[in-house]
Amino acid sequence: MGVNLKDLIPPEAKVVLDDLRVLRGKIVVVDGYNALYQFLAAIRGPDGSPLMDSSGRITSHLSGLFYRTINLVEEGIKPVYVFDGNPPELKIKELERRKALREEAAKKYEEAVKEGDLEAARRYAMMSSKLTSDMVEEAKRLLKVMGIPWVQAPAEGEAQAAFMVRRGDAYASASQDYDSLLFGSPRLVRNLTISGKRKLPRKDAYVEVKPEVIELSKLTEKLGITREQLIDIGILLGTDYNPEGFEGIGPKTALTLIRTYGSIEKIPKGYLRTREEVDVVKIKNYFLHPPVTAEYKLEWIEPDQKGIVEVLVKDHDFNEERVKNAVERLSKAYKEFLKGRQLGLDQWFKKSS
DNA sequence: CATGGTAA
DNA sequence: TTACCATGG
Repeated sequence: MGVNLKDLIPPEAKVVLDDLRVLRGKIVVVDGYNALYQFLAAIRGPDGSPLMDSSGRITSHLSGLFYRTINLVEEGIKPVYVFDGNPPELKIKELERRKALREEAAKKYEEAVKEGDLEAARRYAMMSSKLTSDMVEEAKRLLKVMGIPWVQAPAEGEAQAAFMVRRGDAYASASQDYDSLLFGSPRLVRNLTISGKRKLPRKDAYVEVKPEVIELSKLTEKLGITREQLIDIGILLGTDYNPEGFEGIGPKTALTLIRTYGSIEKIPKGYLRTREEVDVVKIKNYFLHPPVTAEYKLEWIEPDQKGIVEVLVKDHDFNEERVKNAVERLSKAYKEFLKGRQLGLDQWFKKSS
């Protein structure tokens, strides 16, 4: 689930966007796992069943990825997806915890189906959704034919995204989670979508959700802390590497403690109670020096209509007419915004002289 | 989540 | 236009 910095973000550190035009021409690194997982959880029928092809393979994530990516390109955004590699040792326990939660939800799903409780069934189906490696491979395959670059992270995708933004290879990272800020991403985009309504869980109401950009420098400046101190606050609240956080410490207390004592190590031990031992130094060090790679090439190439039809229509039973319509939109947007604009400045000079 | 049709 | 709703695979 990631670190929850929501209640810590001052309004001044955040820009809410009425539309995505602000991001026109900008490279945005999207956390692939985060995006796919959300599509997988959300794109379902009323009973909770995901979209599937005739072989019974889930396609919800492909549908979401396909249409959302086209929308981004139509806004003139240059998306690049990053995918998780091997999880760090520090995360293993959290992954096991999530697995247990999924299995629990799967049981409750069966019960809800038996009782005919559709609403509960849908909820538990969402909670039990599992993104498999096959699903990720199909997503990469789709991006390839769409001409959209993706990067395989050695470990955490959020860390890789932060690295790419820090180097200036991209403008912002995009995820619903705040982790990339702890990994040092200078800019985080949340709610990166154009269709701005989201259903409130357990309620029959909808809220407007607008894209927002959080700037790391403004965040730390407004809070009067350093990035390392922000990491400390994250650890106090709970991260994927210590999901429970520290007992009785919420955003307010965390900020006060760090402002008062300077670092998590200097906080008197009496304040810091946990059920299990937490290696604070190790976690902090991971956020500061995660495994990342500079071996990537960001290129947006002409969408391959035949390839896209092959993946979506032939292999996964998407409607051919719908897919072709969407590819048409993609090609048009590609020509308008992306074509011929991926050359570096020096190459551009060579080309024109 | 996103599209596409229909109704206002 | 905009809002709603059923459907997508």
